[in-house]
Amino acid sequence: MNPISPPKTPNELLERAGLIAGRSLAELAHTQAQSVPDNLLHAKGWVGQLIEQCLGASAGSRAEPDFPELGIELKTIPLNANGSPKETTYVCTVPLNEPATSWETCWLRQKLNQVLWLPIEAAAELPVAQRRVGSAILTQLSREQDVQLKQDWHEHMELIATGRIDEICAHHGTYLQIRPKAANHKALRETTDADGRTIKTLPRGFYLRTTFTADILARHYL
Amino acid sequence: MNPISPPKTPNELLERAGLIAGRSLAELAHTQAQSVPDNLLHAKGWVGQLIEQCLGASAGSRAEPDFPELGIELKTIPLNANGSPKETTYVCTVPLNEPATSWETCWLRQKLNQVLWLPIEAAAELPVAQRRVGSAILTQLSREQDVQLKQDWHEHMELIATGRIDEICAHHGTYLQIRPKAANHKALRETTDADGRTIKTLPRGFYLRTTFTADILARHYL
DNA sequence: AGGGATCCATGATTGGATCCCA
DNA sequence: TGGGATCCAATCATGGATCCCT
Repeated sequence: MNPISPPKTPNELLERAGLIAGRSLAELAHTQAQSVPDNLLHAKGWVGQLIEQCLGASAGSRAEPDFPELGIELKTIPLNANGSPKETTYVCTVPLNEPATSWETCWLRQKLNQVLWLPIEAAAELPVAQRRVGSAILTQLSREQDVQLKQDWHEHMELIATGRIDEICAHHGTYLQIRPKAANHKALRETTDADGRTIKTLPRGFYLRTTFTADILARHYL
Repeated sequence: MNPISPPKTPNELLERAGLIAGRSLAELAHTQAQSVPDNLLHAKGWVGQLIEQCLGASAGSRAEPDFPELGIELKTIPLNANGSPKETTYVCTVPLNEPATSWETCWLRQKLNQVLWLPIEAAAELPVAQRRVGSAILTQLSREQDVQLKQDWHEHMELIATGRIDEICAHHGTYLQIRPKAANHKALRETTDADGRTIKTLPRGFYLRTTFTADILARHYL
């Protein structure tokens, strides 16, 4: 299949999202000449990448939102049988050995500034092929959310900047947590500890807690 | 031991509570010439009744608060290792076959109108004898709590009044739930179903969810 | 290695069942 | 039976571990 060209306007993106709303993953996979995996154990990112293709996101880009011309990031939200987010949402990797940035200019905030959220049915008992796409929600980070995330981010970055990254566990952060993001727990990266020594640590990522994404859904469907 | 006379004023009650704050159940049991059970499996109400004796509550009374002269009810709150309520709090039995009452006059609200809450250490790994009594909290039902409970109570009573009590399960109610309150699940009482037929149903009780009591503790220690 | 994420063992919660006393 | 409650099996939630693609 030919890759679909990027949408030129937010409205065009929303129109495309409207066209896939309510359709099953089997239907969408067919339009992309793809087969549907029986389960996601060995295809964890499959749904997200399928949706990217359907909407014309520029795949594999780095240091750019999924729709660079629009400054819009795409995030799928897997829903449990109850219609609530089933998983936390990965945002980006945690910078190590990087020069300090401010909240206002950090990559995390840029990614979350404008997001097209796409809820996807994901109850364990529902076969992957039968799962349907919900209706998309285009958001801009609200003042309140900005403050909430800024606070968590600062606490995390303070620990990282002082070489105490290994003290961070997933319990930290009200809305934004830091968790491993690696091939496995033996995949190590170098960084600097509190005494200035080079140590190896697990690569981490920033994740939005389900309470945060649940709130986005709730506000929209209110 | 002589039973202690009822406190004559709220201040006297609070003074007595102050005297037992920080003391272990072993110490308190000793003052009442009681032995401490190794565990509460066969003595589930033991702690509550011990505290009643220590404070001079008129035991075994019906249709009256624990301290009738003061209009004050006594409730112990078992705390887990984290200092949060470990269990829901039983309030009173659910009326069956009773004439309808209003929220303003119902027995539940009268009991909760003024309560002396007594937190008690109750982490599973802490031997009963070593558990200590916390500092007492005397509360009046706030406007907000009154509204919260009224709403739950009305929903419950509506189902009961229309003979649909067997549809009520512990998931109902934001702050106030209804659960079995019986010797065992074979203990049945008669009531009337939606079609006016006499049926047998489990006796039930009203229970406050731990979120409700946790909030009381939080407000006090704020 | 960064971007797309879910898996799943283990801990926390819960609510139906149960226990003693007067 | 009403009042004093806790027990504990089953379910839910969580967060450390892991997987594919480019």
